[in-house]
Amino acid sequence: MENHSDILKKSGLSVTESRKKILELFLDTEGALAHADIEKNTDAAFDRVTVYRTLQTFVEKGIIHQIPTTDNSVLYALCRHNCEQGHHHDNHVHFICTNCDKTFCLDDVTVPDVKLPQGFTPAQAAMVVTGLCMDCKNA
Amino acid sequence: MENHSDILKKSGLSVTESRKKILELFLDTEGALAHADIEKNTDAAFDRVTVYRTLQTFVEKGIIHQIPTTDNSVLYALCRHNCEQGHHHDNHVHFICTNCDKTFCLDDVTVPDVKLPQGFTPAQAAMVVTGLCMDCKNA
DNA sequence: GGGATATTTGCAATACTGTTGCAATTAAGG
DNA sequence: CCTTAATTGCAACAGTATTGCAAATATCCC
Repeated sequence: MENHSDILKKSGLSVTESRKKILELFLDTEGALAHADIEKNTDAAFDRVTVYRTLQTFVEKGIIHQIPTTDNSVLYALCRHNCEQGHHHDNHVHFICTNCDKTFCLDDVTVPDVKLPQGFTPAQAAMVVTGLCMDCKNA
Repeated sequence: MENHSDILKKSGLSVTESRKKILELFLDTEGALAHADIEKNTDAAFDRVTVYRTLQTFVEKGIIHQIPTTDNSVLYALCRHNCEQGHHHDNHVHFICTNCDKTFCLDDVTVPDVKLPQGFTPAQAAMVVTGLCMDCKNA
């Protein structure tokens, strides 16, 4: 069983208040978080700049990953199943509900391979599906 | 053979200088364009607000489509193959080169279907592949 | 534990991005 | 050509992101 500090240490990061708090927030949140969500949920205890830098660091260290969107925002999410192994995979499909705007990491749905035209060398693939989540569908 | 004005008229839009110019820019550009690119390439002849509104209108009318990114920007691209038919399809895969940052619409590569977990109802799917394009691979 | 060092944080300033209301301009249609 | 409706530009504003630098703090080694 890992706690915040262990995850940070394993990534070679200093254990600081902001990092612990922000990481905790990710661990407690089911869906993905935007920068603004993090500021709100930490009661603005940390400077905006610190949040930006923390997110950037976490992405670099493979603790969280980014989810592309078409609304000029970036969502960040922790890879539950794989992070524990220190082996980062974020090649799963993301689902964004058009009704409640929640984002889901479909950890069990991997992004399918596609055949690219001659000359293109793929490194990573991201897939975002939009639609209705179970809660909104039944509402 | 269609020109700018025809495309605009077909979409039920007034033919104005800004719309003609911005549409022309899309027709002349191989990759995708961000808002900032458009401002640059039109020599800031139009107000920022006009560019925003024009892009929004084009998206609504199905003349261009948005491409999700993870860098807090939205890219816009014209769907070459399908727009001519007034029938909008943007379910193709996008490729972003990590070296030159150019974006390619792989019109012939359709986004594969994925099986979602119970409860999720998909409406649309987007896929973005990053890696090296042919020019950068050979450089 | 204490102190030196390297990292991290917060602040200030700045730049970029996106939105809204309103008046002036321009396109469309008769 | 003239009226009407749509579009544009301006101004103001709000939100988002970045950088440099000094102060604070975590780490490491003794």
